[in-house]
Amino acid sequence: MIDLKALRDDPARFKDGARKKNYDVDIDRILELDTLKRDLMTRAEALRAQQNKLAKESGPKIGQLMGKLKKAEPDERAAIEAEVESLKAAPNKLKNEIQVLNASIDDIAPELDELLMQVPLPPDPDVPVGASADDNVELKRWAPDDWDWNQSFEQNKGFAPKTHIELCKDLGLVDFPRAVKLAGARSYALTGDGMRLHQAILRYALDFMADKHGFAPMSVPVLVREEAMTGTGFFPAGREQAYHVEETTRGGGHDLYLTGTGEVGLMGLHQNEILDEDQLPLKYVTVSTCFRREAGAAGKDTAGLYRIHQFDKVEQVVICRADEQESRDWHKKMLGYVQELLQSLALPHRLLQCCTADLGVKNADMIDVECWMPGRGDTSPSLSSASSVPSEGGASSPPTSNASPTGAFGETHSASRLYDFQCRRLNMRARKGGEGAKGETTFCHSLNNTVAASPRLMIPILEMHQNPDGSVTVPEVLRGYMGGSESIG
RNA sequence: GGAGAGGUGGCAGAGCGGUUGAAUGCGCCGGAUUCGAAAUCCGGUAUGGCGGUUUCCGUCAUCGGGGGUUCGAAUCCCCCCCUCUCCGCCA
Repeated sequence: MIDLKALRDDPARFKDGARKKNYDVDIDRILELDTLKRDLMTRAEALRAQQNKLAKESGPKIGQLMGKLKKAEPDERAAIEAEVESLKAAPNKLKNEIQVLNASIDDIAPELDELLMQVPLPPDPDVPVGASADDNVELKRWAPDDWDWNQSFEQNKGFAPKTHIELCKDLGLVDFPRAVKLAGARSYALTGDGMRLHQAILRYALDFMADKHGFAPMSVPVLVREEAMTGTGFFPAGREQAYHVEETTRGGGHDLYLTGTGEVGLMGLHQNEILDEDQLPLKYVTVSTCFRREAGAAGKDTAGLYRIHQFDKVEQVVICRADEQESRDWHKKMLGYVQELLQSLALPHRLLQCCTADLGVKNADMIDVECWMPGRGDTSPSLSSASSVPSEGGASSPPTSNASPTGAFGETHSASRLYDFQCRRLNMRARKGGEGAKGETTFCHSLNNTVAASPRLMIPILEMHQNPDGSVTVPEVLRGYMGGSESIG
């Protein structure tokens, strides 16, 4: 939610922001409704003030008269009743006028609220303006010393890579067919070392943030109320992405939603709270199962572990003081942690500055991290087919052509800077001394970033660390979480 | 799942149709007293919206949330949410 006052003061800024983000919101209509609503409110309140004043004067009199009426002789009753009616007349008239005004307010309020929810947070001025994700800008790349970006996987490593799908099949890490039988498309079952690797990644990432960077480890609900989805900014725009759990037997108001990220649970924790400014920033890390309907992604990345309905994610969230510089500093730090983590896993990756069109409603700035995935991208004739090792099963590639994929970047992380957009919706404020203290409250700033999403992160780990013999070397930092195993297969 | 009790200011806790935004106590802040402290006494002590002559003033709303009855609602009615107790079930 944006600040309505800010919108009144500088509508051009919000119009410009919406345009850059490709959002179509009628801001002039908002201003029109807002003016109208305030005018109606002012008038209704003035009448209400009169009514309150009258009630204080005539109220006790009516009370006395009503008492009198009970004990009154029949011949006195008519006079008393008439007096009561005359006392009621003025406030009654006011009441009717107020009701008319309130009805008008009720008429326009829903439209205003709905429109207001749709106004995106303007992107920061330093975010590149773009029309689509194609206009995102690469900021930097990192790769281990033995990786040359100008060469293919095969040239770098001396053998043609298998895709993670082939590796999973050959090494018995994932059972796709049975999972699909049980749960439908985009499902998977992790088996054996696949499950171990998955858990190792999650636990390593959690410990990395908690022990090394002082984030408080949390476990939070993944089944939440609509309020939490709206508050965190995932509703109404992303409603079709979320699984809706109907509680038919309990009746209305009980329905719940499965969260698509731990961010919802972490941010929702402090909904409607006044935090102690001195206790900020709050730094949380959680590991949670994430549920996504992937509506609108039909036909995209249908095979493998890339785009799935259910996965686990270690997520970091920071709630800090409402200070732009502090927000910007945290954004950098949170990205830094991820780079450090990916370096420790020896995964080549790049930082991608998302352009305005790719930001979504709630972000002022968003930087994605993409890992190199040798098994993605177009398949092209193998550059040196002679040296390629045939897969043991032989089912991974057509026997007649030695095609191997070119490799491509695949998104593994996304770091968002939201300023007070989310905290405004969540009604999360801060002041010195917290809840009981005095003084001004301000909406906090919030930021979030992936630490590790698995199984997706298993893709670059498996593909980058595969060996000519079909085995996969386990990155050193994960070995302690896999009973010391140095390799899979 | 069944039965019952209850949600009031930072906390405890009254009020259960009429100058009640809310008694009283605790806490907190300021002052007096004191060499200082304790004790005591005095005063203050919610949030949000709107407007203004914008360190302040006016006004409206808020007693779990929403709706209703009424000239008037913390108080009566309806729906919802939450908490507690007992029973049942259960990892």
